[in-house]
Amino acid sequence: MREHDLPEIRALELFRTMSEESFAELMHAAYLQTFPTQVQLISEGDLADFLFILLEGRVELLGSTAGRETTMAIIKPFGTFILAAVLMDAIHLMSARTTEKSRVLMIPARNIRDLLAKDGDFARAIVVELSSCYRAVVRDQKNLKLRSSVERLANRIISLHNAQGATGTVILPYDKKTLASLLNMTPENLSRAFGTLKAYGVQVDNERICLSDLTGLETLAQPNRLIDERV
Amino acid sequence: MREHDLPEIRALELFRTMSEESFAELMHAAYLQTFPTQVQLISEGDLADFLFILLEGRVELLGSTAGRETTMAIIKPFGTFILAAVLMDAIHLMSARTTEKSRVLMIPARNIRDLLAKDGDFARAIVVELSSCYRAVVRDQKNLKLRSSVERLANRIISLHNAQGATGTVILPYDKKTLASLLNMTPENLSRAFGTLKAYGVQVDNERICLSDLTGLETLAQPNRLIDERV
DNA sequence: CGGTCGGTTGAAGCTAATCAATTAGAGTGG
DNA sequence: CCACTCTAATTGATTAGCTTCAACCGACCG
Repeated sequence: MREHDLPEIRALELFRTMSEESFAELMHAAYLQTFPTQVQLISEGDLADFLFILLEGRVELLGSTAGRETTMAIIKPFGTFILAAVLMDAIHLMSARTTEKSRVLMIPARNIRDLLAKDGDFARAIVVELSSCYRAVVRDQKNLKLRSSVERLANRIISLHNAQGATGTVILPYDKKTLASLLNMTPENLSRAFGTLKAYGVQVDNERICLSDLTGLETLAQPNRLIDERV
Repeated sequence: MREHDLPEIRALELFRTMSEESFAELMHAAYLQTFPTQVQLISEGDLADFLFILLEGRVELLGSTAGRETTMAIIKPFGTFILAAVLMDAIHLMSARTTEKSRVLMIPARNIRDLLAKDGDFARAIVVELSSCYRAVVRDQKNLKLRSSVERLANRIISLHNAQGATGTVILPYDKKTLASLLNMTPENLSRAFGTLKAYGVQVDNERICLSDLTGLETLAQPNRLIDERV
């Protein structure tokens, strides 16, 4: 543990409300690790030994079955992952892999569960974190079930555009292969979907996207705050 | 509140560990209502005023956007719903509608949040409930993204078969239209998928399904405990 | 008895996946 | 520096999966 990171971790929703001693205890047990890119941090089906908190870099959560694989989510700093499995002392439903060099805080599951048992404030903080994770997956599920792939792409572009300050330009925060998997498309299909969106003022140049007809794009996408907004 | 129901409610994971007085307080504030079938209990986008606990009957959770609608889940007794929205004092991401005459316990969101703030044990119980809801949605998401519709149907049949005692016969617990929506299929597509499964020993007679080649069906379905088992 | 609803079937069309080929760029090593 | 390889991304051709529209059947209901 480098002292330097403590304030940032302390500021996370999950740890903000806990007592000074509880926090110190957790941090004492925690490991801070730096991993290169493309390292498998977690494998589906393994027991949850650690709660992970991403401090720097990027981590992909993956689901797989029958030889197929899909990207379930992309974790950015300072996101936590694998919280539910840790709390339930259960096996991982997803794998996790770094997609960049990443700095990760690993807190032994044991310590999380012990603290949960004795610190009510921590339990409440976890309730908030879990609730918002849960709602995020529900939104994602609605997105998947109710929209075509072109619509999913259009809405994702609009979301990114808003998140990046609505300047008319969007920078894709991940490569197109990953974006395709996130949106449940093949890379070929994504490429063609971008082609379809040209007619709606979407110009793609590598990871840079320019939007020249936002209202047209929104008419196609029909963004919905119950799906697309992080509320 | 009928006295008669109290022990069953008390036995729920969510309430089992709380103090006698806290429980009494909650129940005092709660309403027990009986609704006919096809009643809209909750509308997407409304604020979460109550936590719902289904005591009897059946409730469908629905998501919608742009005039489309999909079944997100079916709640059976004694399931809770809308917990995350209540906890976060947020708007509903899903609608809820009875599909049978149903008896529902409604606890004001206010009381839930108050109790969460002062009762650590209740917070812990909620953590468990939320974690398992969360993991259920993740499983469902993997199911959707990684399997074709015939595979989803085959696995659903196998799951139901196991849940009903693996007797070689399965009774569909909901009508086919609903099953189709749950599996993200059209009713026509579901009907054809049943046709496809005939070759795997699946005989359908209304809501009764007979399985004569379970191993064949499982070879097709490739059930996966990280998707299909309620762990 | 006509009407409605759930379910099935057929035909046609659309969406998306697959397979194959090509290009462009990044990284490697002689 | 230039071949060489590797990978991401795109494009075309084809096929598979799924939806849509339409017709139809049978059960249930007023």
